[in-house]
Amino acid sequence: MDYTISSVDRALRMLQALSELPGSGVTELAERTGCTKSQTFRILYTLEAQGYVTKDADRSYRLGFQTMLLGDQARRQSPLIAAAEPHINDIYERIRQNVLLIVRHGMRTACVLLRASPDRDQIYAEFGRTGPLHAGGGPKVMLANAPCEIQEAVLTGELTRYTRKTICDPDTLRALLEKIRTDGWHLSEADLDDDKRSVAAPVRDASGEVVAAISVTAPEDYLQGARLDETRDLVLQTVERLSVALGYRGTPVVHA
Amino acid sequence: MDYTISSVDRALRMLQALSELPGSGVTELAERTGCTKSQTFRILYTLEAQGYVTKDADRSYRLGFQTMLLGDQARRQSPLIAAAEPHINDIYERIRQNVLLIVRHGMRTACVLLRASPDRDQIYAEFGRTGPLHAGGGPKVMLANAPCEIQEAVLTGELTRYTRKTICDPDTLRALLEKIRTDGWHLSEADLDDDKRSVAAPVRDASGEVVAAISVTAPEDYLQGARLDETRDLVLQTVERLSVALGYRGTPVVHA
DNA sequence: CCTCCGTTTTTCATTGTGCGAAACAGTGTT
DNA sequence: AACACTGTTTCGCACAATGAAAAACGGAGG
Repeated sequence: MDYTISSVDRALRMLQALSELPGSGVTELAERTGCTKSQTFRILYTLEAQGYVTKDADRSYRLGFQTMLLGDQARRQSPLIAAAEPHINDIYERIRQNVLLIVRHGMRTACVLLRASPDRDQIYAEFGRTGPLHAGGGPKVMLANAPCEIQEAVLTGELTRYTRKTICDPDTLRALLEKIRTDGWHLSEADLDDDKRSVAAPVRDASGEVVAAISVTAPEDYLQGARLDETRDLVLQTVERLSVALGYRGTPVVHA
Repeated sequence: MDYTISSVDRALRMLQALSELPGSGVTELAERTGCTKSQTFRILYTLEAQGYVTKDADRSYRLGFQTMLLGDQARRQSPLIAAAEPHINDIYERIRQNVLLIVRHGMRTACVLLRASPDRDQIYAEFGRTGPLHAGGGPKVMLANAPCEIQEAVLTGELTRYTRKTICDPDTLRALLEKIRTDGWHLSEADLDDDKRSVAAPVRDASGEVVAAISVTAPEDYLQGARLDETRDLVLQTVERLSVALGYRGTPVVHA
């Protein structure tokens, strides 16, 4: 049964639209969301009254401070993030490369925790940004362990090319996902960011389900030979410990 | 005229309630928000469908990743934060003490940007947390420059005591606010955190309205003598530069 | 300064959506 | 096994939300 309250649903989509098109006005947002102008106006009015959106002098709208504060609360409330933070810091202190905690959010990945390398190497992932499921170390680990419907949807959908090495062939990708599930870790090579490699492994919770991935993303010449092995071992030890901290008892759930 | 959509309004209050009472269930949230159980259930259902809230195995609700991601977008969209970040970093690099950017949000303050001192001294403010308007350096600067109705509401409302030195007398506070407006800066002494002082000054935007405060919060023995003067000058220079960057043309708006 | 055009705000009658109340189905507690 | 408690489901009614269209506003250009 569907208990969705349509006006609330629209309001949430409005926030989403606003996060993608900041600085737009009533008409533009109405078109974007498919709401009528009256609906749009009233939704924005309601959101503004509580500070979730802000109206500029030129009547363009942006997300407001309330949205930001709520987001910060959400971050604090996440048991996953709280549990992962020290582990992510540990890895970072040892190798001083980009360390990411990634979750799947619908058909995208989101980086929910990031310790960035000080050289500020440009990497695709950014704090709180979403990315694809089919490219990158963490993303492919999440995809390999996602419910079958999600995997199928991605494999049959468009596989956007990010670099020369992005895997855009469904069959190759399908085989790789199988390998990732078997190996329990994955090394991705410049398929999302040029000249970058990622070592990633899955984090499981008490139910055995994969809830996140930890990934170390570094220049290609760093993740090689002995350092690659060390990094892989470090990541594997860490996901193991973190999973246990989340209540995992060694009974993985495997999809597809 | 009031164009509020009541169901959307309730949904937003639900998110707010959830940020205050994470891990509660339908009944508890219904009581907290004053919504009926059906309303509460349906609102949570709608919020969950889009990932704004998450239902745990024990049917308790928490804010979800979508809320977090939206909050991160909101932070990126804020021209104030974007403009302030380098300035806050500058101050931090020079003095290595807590540097805060504070805004007023209704009857509270919120810390929207924070460079914390590495000694991890416990201070009241935390990233994305709200605080009172009548105690603390940044907060009092915001209160002094808030619309009269807000000032009156705070002065006639309860002035919570945080430390021995918190100013709880309305008349003393009123006089101090007047002084803060005249001086254009403020030194608060252990009225929110024991053994801590704050030097704070207001940031204005193109309209001349005070939109934020920059505050340096440090141990009492740091903010003394010559160092106090230096810090005050540094903060004053910085708010001046930031205000100009925001379009301020030297025409302050003064309330009360 | 005035005019025009696009956008936002307001109004109002109609209708379909969201609502309350109460029954039902789980969960775990005594 | 019975209970107490929370969460889920149903249903008809009322009024909140809606669409359409008019009014007000504001900025651009002459």
